[in-house]
Parts: sequence; C-alpha cells; structure tokens
Amino acid sequence: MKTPTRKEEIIKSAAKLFLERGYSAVTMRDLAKELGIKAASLYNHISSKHEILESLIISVAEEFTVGMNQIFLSELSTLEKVEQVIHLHIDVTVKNQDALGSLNNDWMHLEGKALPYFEQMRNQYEENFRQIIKTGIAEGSIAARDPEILLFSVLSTLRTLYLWYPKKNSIDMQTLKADMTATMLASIRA
Amino acid sequence: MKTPTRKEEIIKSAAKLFLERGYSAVTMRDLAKELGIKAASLYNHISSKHEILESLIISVAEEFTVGMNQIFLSELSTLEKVEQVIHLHIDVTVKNQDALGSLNNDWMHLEGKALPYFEQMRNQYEENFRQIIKTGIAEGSIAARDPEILLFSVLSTLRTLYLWYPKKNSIDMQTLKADMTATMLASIRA
DNA sequence: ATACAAAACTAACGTTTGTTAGTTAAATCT
DNA sequence: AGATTTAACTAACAAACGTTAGTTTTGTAT
Repeated sequence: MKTPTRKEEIIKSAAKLFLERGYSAVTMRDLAKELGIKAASLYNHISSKHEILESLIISVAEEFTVGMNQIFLSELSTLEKVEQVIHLHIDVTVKNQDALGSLNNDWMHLEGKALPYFEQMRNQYEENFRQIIKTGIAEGSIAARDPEILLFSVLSTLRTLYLWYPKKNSIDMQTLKADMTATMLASIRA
Repeated sequence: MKTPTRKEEIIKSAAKLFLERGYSAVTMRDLAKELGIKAASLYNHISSKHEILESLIISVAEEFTVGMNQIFLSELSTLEKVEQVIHLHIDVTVKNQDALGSLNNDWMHLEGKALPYFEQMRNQYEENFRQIIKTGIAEGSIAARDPEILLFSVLSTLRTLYLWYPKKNSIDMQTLKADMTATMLASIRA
C-alpha cells in the first residue's frame, strides 16, 4: 500500500464524482471542492479534464483486454472460459469500482486517438466473447439460441455489476462469485 | 398515427441526442441544430431543458410502474409473472427506445419533486420484482441462490436492452422475446 | 537557517451555457 | 381579405465553464 500521489488522489475523487453525476455534469470546481482546494490548483497535477477521463477509462479497458486475451488463447473448455471471463469481470470491477462508471457511460467523451483505441478494444473484447459462445453452441455445450442474445445477456449483467456491488457489500466475495457464476452459466448452458 | 406536435418532435430529437451523448453534454444549441432551428426558438414549445428530461423519464417510468403492478397483483404463477415482466420490459423498451437512455443514465439530473418521485417508482418496481423472486425461492420454483444476485442479474439484462436492440434490428420481435425469455428464465429457474 | 520542490492560492481570460425579450414570417381560420 | 395562431427569427443577458499566469504557502532536505 504505497501512499498515493496527489495526481492519483485527484483521479480517484474524479472517478467517484463521474460515477455519481456523469463526466459532463461534473465541473472542475466540483472536483476541486471535493478535494478541499481551488479549481486552478488541480492544474498543478493534471493537464486537463479530459486527461482524467482518459486515464480512468483506458487503464481499466486495457486490464479487461489483457485478461480476455489470456482466457481466449488458453486451453480451457468453453464453459471454463466463460467462467473465467465472469471471474475476470468481477475482479476488475471490484478493484476499480468507480472507474467503471466512466467506462460504461462516458467513453463517448474520449477525445483524439483515445476514442478509436477504446472502441477497438471494446469490439475486440466482444468479438472474443462472441467466438467463445459460438464455439460452445457448435460443440453443444451452450444452448442453441441466438448467440447475440446470449452474449448481450451475460455481458449486460457483468457490465452493470459496478452499480450493484457497492450497495450490497454485505455479500462476501465468495458468495458473489459463486452465485453469479452459477446464475450466468445456467442462462447459457445447453 | 396522428401527426406529432412540434413539442413532441423536439422531445423526440432530444431523446435521441441524450442517448448518444448524455443529458448534460447536449446543449440547447445542439438540439436546435438537430431540428434545423435556432436555440431560442425551442422556448416557444418547451419551458426548459429540464422539462424535456422530466417528460422523457417520468412517462416511461410510469409505464413500467403500471405494468409491474398489474403483473404483481395478478393470479399468475411465479414463473409466469417473471415471464410477463420480461415481456413488459421488451415492449416498453422497443416502444421508447431513445427515452430509455435518459431513464437509465440521467435520472439523477431530475429536479424538484420529479427526482424523489422517480426514485420511489424505481424502488417500488425493484421491491415488487424482489418479492416475486423470493416467493419463487420459497416455493421451490426458483433456484436457491442469493435473491439479490438473481434480481440484479435479470434486471441488468432487461435494463440494458435499449443499448442492444437498435443495433441488432435484424432480430425479429418473435425471436427476441422467445430467446430472451428462455435465457433469463434458465438463469433463475430451480 | 537556507534552498528547493510540491502544492496551494488569487485573479482573470475567452467561451459556452440556458434562457429572456421583442420581432417577423408563415400557416390556418373566419 | 383580415385576423389569429403557430413557429420561426435576432440580439442579448448573466452565470458557469475549462483553463492560464503569476504568486504565495507548506513541507522536506541540506
């Protein structure tokens, strides 16, 4: 647990506010007030509001991408791969709770190269997941329903976890993983 | 198909832009440009930006509330109730595609009485759904897992449908309802 | 005590924001 | 045709926006 730099503290506070109100509705003065300083002081540590959004979203997106690629290229069975994806999602979400708000709702406000870069990661991620599901259907381990519906059904739940997890921290990590995995596997299993 | 009033056209355009960029990121000048007029002209038809958001969100929320109450109070079996809720969600989503963006992401920007009113409807909706699920678990028709996880899993998928449906309009309504219902019932069934 | 770096401050900038006031053009009704 | 309604316009406002420049305070190391 190294002590965070001031920049990291700013980004963390920003993530929290972005989650509550959305990127566009949070002003630099709001963010400054949250930290007990003036808006201009923020610029000793960060170069723009956009930089904050970018560093929030891109780092988490890369974490998802790396994890998914690893699973996709592994030698696991199809259902084991799905299970790993679920665990990946839970882990990344729990570790980056607030940032996931921006990733899900404010990615369209990314600027410059960051936007296509993000979109490409996101598409790649979905495509990998789609392939896993299609393979499962072909080999009979996953139900023969429309693959888009199966994909979107699982992905929706995973992507919305950030909204629910913080409110139900009575649930321990063990139960969360076990019950979520059971529920989602049941939804797609043949 | 009655011809829409100018006000309705404005609200419809607003819904589309709010969906794409979020309420706070859309300016009255953006909205005016979309309609081919000047920003000031909007105020001949609407009284404020907030009014637009409010009418978008509240009307759809009420539609959900009415539908859910009807199902909740019906004599159907638990699983039939869940099925009806799924159908309700699909119907309302397809009919109000764009407005669902605001409902899901911008409800916190509601002002005055509209905010607590919305929150109350939303809580009531979730509570009704929770009761249905708990009853199902008690009577053995629904899997004995954490009810919060079952609830959030199904609700997440339903609430995110507005993001997927427009992109996959190759899928016909018949298949959509059938496959979604099958998938989600499988996820919670005992 | 002095020097240096980190992090705050005040003041201000040019834009953009939602909105109002007052006026004009087009469409509909009598 | 004249009157009325509908819906557009131009011009402008005060407030809030992200950001810059220059300065002062605070904490740490010599």
